[in-house]
Amino acid sequence: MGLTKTEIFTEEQNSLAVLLKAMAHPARIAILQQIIKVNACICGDLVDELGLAQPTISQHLKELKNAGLIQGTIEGVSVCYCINPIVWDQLKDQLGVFFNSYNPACC
Amino acid sequence: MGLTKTEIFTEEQNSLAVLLKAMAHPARIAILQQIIKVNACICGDLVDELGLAQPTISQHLKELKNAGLIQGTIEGVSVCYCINPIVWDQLKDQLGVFFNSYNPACC
DNA sequence: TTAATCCATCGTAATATTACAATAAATTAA
DNA sequence: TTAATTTATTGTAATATTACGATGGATTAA
Repeated sequence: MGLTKTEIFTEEQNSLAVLLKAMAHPARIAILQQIIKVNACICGDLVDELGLAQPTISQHLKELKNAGLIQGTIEGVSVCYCINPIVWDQLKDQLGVFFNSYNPACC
Repeated sequence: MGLTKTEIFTEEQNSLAVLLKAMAHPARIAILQQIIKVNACICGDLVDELGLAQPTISQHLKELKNAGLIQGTIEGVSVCYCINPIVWDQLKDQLGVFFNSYNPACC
């Protein structure tokens, strides 16, 4: 096995899981924080900032990009990675609804 | 490799990643939603509700419990799983801060 | 006690993830 | 053109995840 049974879950559950999974790694959290901090970021800076090899950073950036959380635009020799505001706000709202749907009562 | 370099990240980045990872699966999202919906839940109900085998549900419940998101109390023959309000609110606040730290400006 | 019920654990196969060296591709500088 | 710079891709080893059959442990019912 080792294969998530996507077909038995709702579209919403699957897409939320994809976005959360993209964020669920300390390196990718650090990357997002850094992009937010400098408000436009370049891969080389991340390699210096974090303690990971360049191919590893590039791979993490690719995963964040595939999930739609960030977008990259070529800027001469380097690439400028930024937050995708649409996806970011959608996820923020979706998580807000999710976390607020819990009303402590039992246990 | 295949081993996350935990030591190069902050405590906050690592713990947030652990909680997000616990949530980052459609089955576990569905489990949390179901627990919230019925406001106190039992594993057997989940096996009927979701389309996964009992050991698989049990394994997912264990991961949610290990992350601290839920807690289980024995209730006769069955086990009552509930949201852990402390961890839930902590994560909600942490995510709130994270998502609100982004101020759309560039790109 | 015996049977039934509920959940956890073990073992395992299939697949995914993480990290990095080596290398390629693309752009700019000389 | 050649060299330098920056990022992407490929290949690969180590480890983690997902799912489930089989089985075990604990509690309740007969």
